Amino acid sequence: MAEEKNNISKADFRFMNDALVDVYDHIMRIEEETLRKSTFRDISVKEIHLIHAITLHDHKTSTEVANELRLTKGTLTTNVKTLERKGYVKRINDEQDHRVTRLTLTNKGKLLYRAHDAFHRQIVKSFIKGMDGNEVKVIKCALINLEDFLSDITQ
Amino acid sequence: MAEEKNNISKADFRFMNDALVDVYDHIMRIEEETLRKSTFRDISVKEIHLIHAITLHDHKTSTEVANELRLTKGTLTTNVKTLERKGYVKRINDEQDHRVTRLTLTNKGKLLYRAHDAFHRQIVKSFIKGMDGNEVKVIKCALINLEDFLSDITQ
DNA sequence: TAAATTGGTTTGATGTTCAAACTAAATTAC
DNA sequence: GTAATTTAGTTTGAACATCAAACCAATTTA
Repeated sequence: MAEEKNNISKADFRFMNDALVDVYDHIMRIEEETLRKSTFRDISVKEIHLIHAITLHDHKTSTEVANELRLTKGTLTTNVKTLERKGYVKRINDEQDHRVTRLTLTNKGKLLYRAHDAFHRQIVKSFIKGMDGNEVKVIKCALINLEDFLSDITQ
Repeated sequence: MAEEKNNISKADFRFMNDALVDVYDHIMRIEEETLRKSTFRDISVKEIHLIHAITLHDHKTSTEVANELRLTKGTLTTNVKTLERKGYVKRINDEQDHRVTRLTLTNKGKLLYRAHDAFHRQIVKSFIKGMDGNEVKVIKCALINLEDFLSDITQ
C-alpha cells in the first residue's frame, strides 16, 4: 500500500527476483523434457535454439546466425553439421558469393520450429492470462523498461 | 483495444516472446561481462549461480544444493572443489553425521554474493520503474500466472 | 552384527565451446 | 591485371561442464 514509486520492498524484490530466475530455469527444463518425450527426442534445448535462429523463411548466412547466437563460426559449423546429419537443417550454397553458405530448415526442421513456437505461445498466453488490454500494457511496459535498462548497461 | 481476454494478437505475442527470450540472454551476458571486469574475474556465471545457491547463512548439504541446481552429486563435487580452490567456498564436516559435508561461503564468497544480489536488485527495480503499487500488482500477478502454468505442466 | 541405505567422491565418456590455423573465394590496391 | 588483403567458413586441439556408474565410508535397519 504505502509503496513508493521506484522503491521496492524487500519482500517484493525477493518475490520478483526469485520468480524471474525460477521461471527461466523452469522453462528450460520443460523444453528439455517435452523434447525428450516427443518425436524430436534427438534434439537438445541448445539445438532447438539454433533451429529457432535459423527461422522458417529467411535464408541467413552462417556468420549471421553465429553472431545472433554469439557463437564463434567454428562452433556454428559443428552445430550445423550435427543438425544436418539429424535431418533438421540444410546448407545452401550462395549463387552470388561462392564463399557463403546459407542455412535453411528441412520439412522436419520446420515442423519442430512450429512445435516450439506453439509452446512459447502457450507460455506468453499463460503469462497474461485473464488480463485486459490495460494490464497487458503494463506488462509490456515492464519488459520495455527492462530491455532499456539492459541496453543502457552495454550501450 | 479490441483485445479479447485470453486471446493475444500476433504482434503482442511476438513482442512478449522475443522480449522474454532476449531479456534472459541479455542478463546472462551482462552478468558474464560484469564479472570479467570486476575483482571476481575468475568466476563464471555458472559458478555464481552455485554461490547463490549456497546462500549466505544456511549451511546446506551438498545433496541439497545439487538437487536445487539439478546437478548430479558428482558434478557438484567437482564444482565445489574448484570454488574451494579459488577461495569462495568452504566445506564443513557435519558433527552429527560424519558422511555429510555442509557448504558455506568464505568472506570473499559472501562479498561476491552481495555484489550479485545488488545487480539483481537493480534489474528488478528497473523492471517496475515508475510503476505504482497497482501496476506492480499486475506484474506480480503475471509472474504467478506463469509459475502456475509451468508447475501445472510438470505437476 | 550383517545387510541395506545414504552422502559424497572418483572415474571415464560425451557434448559444447573456443581460439587459432587453415582453405577458398572475393575485393582492393597498385 | 596480378599481388596483397579481406572475408566466409572449416578443421583442429584443448578446455570445461556434465553425466552415469563404480566406489568408499558412515549410518540405519533388520
